[in-house]
Amino acid sequence: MSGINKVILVGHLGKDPEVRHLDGGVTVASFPLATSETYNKDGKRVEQTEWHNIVLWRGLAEVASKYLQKGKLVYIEGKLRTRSFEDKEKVKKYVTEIVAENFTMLGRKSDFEQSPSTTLSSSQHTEPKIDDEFTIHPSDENGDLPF
Amino acid sequence: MSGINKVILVGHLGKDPEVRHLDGGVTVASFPLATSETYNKDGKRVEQTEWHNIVLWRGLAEVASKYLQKGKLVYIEGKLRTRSFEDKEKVKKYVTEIVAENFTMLGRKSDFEQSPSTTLSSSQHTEPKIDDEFTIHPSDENGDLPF
Amino acid sequence: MSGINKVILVGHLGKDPEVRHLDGGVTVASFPLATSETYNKDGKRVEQTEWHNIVLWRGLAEVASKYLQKGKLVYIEGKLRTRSFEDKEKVKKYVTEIVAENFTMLGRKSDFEQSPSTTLSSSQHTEPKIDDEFTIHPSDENGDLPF
Amino acid sequence: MSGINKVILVGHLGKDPEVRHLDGGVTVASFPLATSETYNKDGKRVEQTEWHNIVLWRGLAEVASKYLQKGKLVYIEGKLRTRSFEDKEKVKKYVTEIVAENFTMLGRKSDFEQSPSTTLSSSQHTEPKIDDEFTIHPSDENGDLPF
DNA sequence: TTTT
DNA sequence: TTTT
Repeated sequence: MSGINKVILVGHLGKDPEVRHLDGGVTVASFPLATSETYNKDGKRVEQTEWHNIVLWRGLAEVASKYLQKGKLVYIEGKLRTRSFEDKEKVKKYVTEIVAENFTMLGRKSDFEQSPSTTLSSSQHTEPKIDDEFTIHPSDENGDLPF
Repeated sequence: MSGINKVILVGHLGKDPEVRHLDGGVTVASFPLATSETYNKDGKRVEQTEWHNIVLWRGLAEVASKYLQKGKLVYIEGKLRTRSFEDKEKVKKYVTEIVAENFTMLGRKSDFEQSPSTTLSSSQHTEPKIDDEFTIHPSDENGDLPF
Repeated sequence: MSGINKVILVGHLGKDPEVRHLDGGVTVASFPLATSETYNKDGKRVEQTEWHNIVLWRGLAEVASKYLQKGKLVYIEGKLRTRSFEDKEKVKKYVTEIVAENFTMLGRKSDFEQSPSTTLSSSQHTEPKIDDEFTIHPSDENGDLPF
Repeated sequence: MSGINKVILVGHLGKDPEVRHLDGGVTVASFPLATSETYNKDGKRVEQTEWHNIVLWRGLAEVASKYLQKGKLVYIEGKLRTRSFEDKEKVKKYVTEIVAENFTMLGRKSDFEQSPSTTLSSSQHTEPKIDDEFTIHPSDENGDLPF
């Protein structure tokens, strides 16, 4: 049966997006995103940071690589996906990622100098242009990702 | 800085909740949840299922263990948390879980015979009673979970 | 600056979808959706129902009119929009609606006899077919709706 | 049956919060929130702003009145509620509001000088303190609001 | 006007 | 390991 698998994050990029071009010309970008939570433990302020593996495909990857950098604040919507892979010692490992479906840059305009403030979506039509609405359409999000 | 770390799932339990009582009397429940997505590939219908590790603490764990069973359809809201642990061979491993903050049972009443249809929350006050609003208050969600 | 405007509902249709064809051939569907909440007041079980005006455009409207009926349980994702209009006495009024961006039918298969269980989206490509993934692409969601 | 009624907004306050103290000592705060969306129409950049009526109760109202001001960027999670009321001419009118369940201040620290960056929730325990985790517990969100 |  |  159908179900819902939705993730909503607001956090800062831990690194610049890393871009790869797969065989067949598909672009994939990925970066770590930090979401922090502050709470009080025994009278002391404690900050707990959670790191998320964000993956973006095709047009969305291209826009991300252009406009997102380490430190930027971003809203990301996507879905959870757990993949298995073999490390260098041929040991099977699992990693859970957030496959982004759209993102919106938050924070002050000056933080995104070259870009308009806008929402980027993985499922729309026009090609990205500077100073325009970025609307992207990836047709295949099921390719294998070699990392 | 603060951030948002939110997960919204609707899916079916793959197993009955597994309940543990930690030292100090804290109750923890966990179960796998499946969210399925159906799409069309080369004219053929393909179903892709994603499995999520759901973890519930304290009162929420107790209500879950009472009312949720394998196969039930449930709405779950929570946050992502990636933990490291050592397996039997002392190899460090990582697992990403969804720490539930509240859940709502979906589907028909007969699917939850002994229970009222209701939303369960990890941050409210009264103790759960049958045929009543289930409102739970966990005071510590930062305990270590030995599994 | 950019922002986020997102609504997530799970509820039952209060009526069959009402479909309109605007000048220019645009299809619009709408229906009321009930989300109920049960709580305890002075020892008595109280149910509070909230009614939402759901609006769907173009392909999404067409799929909704085909597969959704009064009483069905559905997950809806969309955005809030408040419109003004004049009633018969020429008094200006406001109404807040949820413009659906995608929906997923929940509940048992038999509840959606003629349809596969699937997610319908307002921003994808193929045309809807029975027993296929329903993927819709509306290009204009800013038309005026005369009701 | 149970349902889900959830709203997620990221936007800027249009005004400072307006605070009222109801009979019985209940505090209510409200403010308009703008969420803007930018899209391209006929080659021109168009910005569309949606205004939302945000309502906060009790402790959450008090924290909001202390830390939120006109222009601030905030993440708000809540639920939709449509109320009827009579205007001065005794005409029955309807208004749809977002009853906040928690909020998180976004943007740079300097935007919230006197406050720590943190998430405020309508369903937790400790009283708000400066430089502490703000956790609030309202026990009644069903009071009538005279505005 | 839904559902349990 | 769920569900359809």
